[in-house]
Amino acid sequence: MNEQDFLAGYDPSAYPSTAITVDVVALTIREGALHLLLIRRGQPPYQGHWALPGGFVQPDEDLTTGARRELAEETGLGGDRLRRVHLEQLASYGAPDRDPRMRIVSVAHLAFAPDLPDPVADSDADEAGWLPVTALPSRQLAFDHARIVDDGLERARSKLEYTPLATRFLGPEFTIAELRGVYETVWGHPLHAGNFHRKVLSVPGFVESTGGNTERGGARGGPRARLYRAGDARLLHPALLRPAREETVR
Amino acid sequence: MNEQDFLAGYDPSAYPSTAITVDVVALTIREGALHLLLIRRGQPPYQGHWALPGGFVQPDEDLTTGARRELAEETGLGGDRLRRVHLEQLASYGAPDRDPRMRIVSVAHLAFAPDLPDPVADSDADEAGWLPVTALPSRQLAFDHARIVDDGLERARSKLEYTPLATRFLGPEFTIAELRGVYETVWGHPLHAGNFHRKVLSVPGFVESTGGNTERGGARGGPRARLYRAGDARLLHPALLRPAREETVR
DNA sequence: CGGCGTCCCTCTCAGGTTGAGAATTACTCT
DNA sequence: AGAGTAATTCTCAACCTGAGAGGGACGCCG
Repeated sequence: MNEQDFLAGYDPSAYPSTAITVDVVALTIREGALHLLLIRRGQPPYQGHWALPGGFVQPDEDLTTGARRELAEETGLGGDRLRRVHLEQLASYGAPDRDPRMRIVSVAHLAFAPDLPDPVADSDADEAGWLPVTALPSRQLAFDHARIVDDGLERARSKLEYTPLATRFLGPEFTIAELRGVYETVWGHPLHAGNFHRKVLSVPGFVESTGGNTERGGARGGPRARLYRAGDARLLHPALLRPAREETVR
Repeated sequence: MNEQDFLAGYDPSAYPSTAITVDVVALTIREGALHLLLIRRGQPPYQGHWALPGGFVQPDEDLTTGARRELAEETGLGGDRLRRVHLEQLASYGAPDRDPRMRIVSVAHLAFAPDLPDPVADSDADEAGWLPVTALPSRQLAFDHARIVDDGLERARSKLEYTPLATRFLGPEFTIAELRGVYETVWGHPLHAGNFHRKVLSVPGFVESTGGNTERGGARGGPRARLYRAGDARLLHPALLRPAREETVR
């Protein structure tokens, strides 16, 4: 039976109820470490566990709009601050038993944010905060959120290779070294500063010079660095490839 | 309130209910052209228009399971034939007005199939068939399916770069030239035969030799080709890159 | 203020990969 | 048998990458 026939002949409300939620894997970089926005649940199920921010999609809103709204609510941000956050759909999760209450399909989203202030507790008085992804209480994440986080992290690592989205973790102006720091943090290992510099400047549309310099050198010395802003490319050609790892799943 | 009490008193119908469907962008290669599985709708809305195969997710099945079931129903296939089809989640589509009847979120999937027999009309007597993707009646696809197909095609082109999934369009044994044909068909332009050959054999785990040869040379001459089967790599390192096109801003 | 260490930015060089063309050889078709 | 086709291998120049090094600007500490 397909959807058309079903709808033509049956009352939709008679069908077993299914709900749609959006969840957000929101990443940012704080103090050189990758952080994830999590909410501590104040109510069952999984009371006291950390969970991804999210909630039901409103009847009149698109999936991505819903995700952005949830992100705004949980971070307490709005306007310009939120507009600089990159948001994209990640994947949907719909195992029949993933939520003990009822059938819930979650459309997960992935967000890259510049360093944001600590979130404020929402109306349910749930605790919320940015937690470093190393040291995640992985066994204690609610529902299947550990899996969603894993998928989001892998997607983030991959996106940095072929898109300029690393700039979304930074402010409007940044140095090449700061950009390198994003890659090193997300990928989890150091990069060759000279080669990275050469590569970034050689990819058309990745960054463009503002003409300015930092006010000071680095905290421990070094010259003032040139400032750049994000270019207009949507894709990096050629891509920045992650150093080859011994992954080869066999 | 503990979790048991909470679940006992939980009323699912208190939350906005939305229907969930799975749709499948199923691709195959016939006579050197990329084909897409479509169903002609027998009832309104969009009566007479072509639509992606799909339907409601059953209460007890996972999203991907539902997609595989729909694909089996629409192609009339099962067992081994279907097991060789690659199926993955593509994206979810949930604009509030994408279906005129009610709020329906569709979790779209992407399938790569070897050449399959023509589908049989299902119980509703809707027409079904493999249509070449060039010459698609793009304005006549139902709902937002044209958009879903576009996304699926782009994903397919991209997947061929960094995964060995091109082999899923072929039988268990194939020649390098047949594999090159898959790439040329999906990417839409010819590749350098010598370079492709060198590259495929140099990527670890992409293909492995069966030791055999084709029975005959090509239809218009040429030597017998060596036969290969898919290797055990899940990812291609280094990837086969598409020839650089002019910056594609979607 | 002067010395030391840091770090931005550039350069070099060897090794690997790619794109383009071509040679070799084994076939099919007429 | 001859012409044409295509699988496979080679060559070569251009490009890209990883690794190391050096010049020079700058902060910190004594």
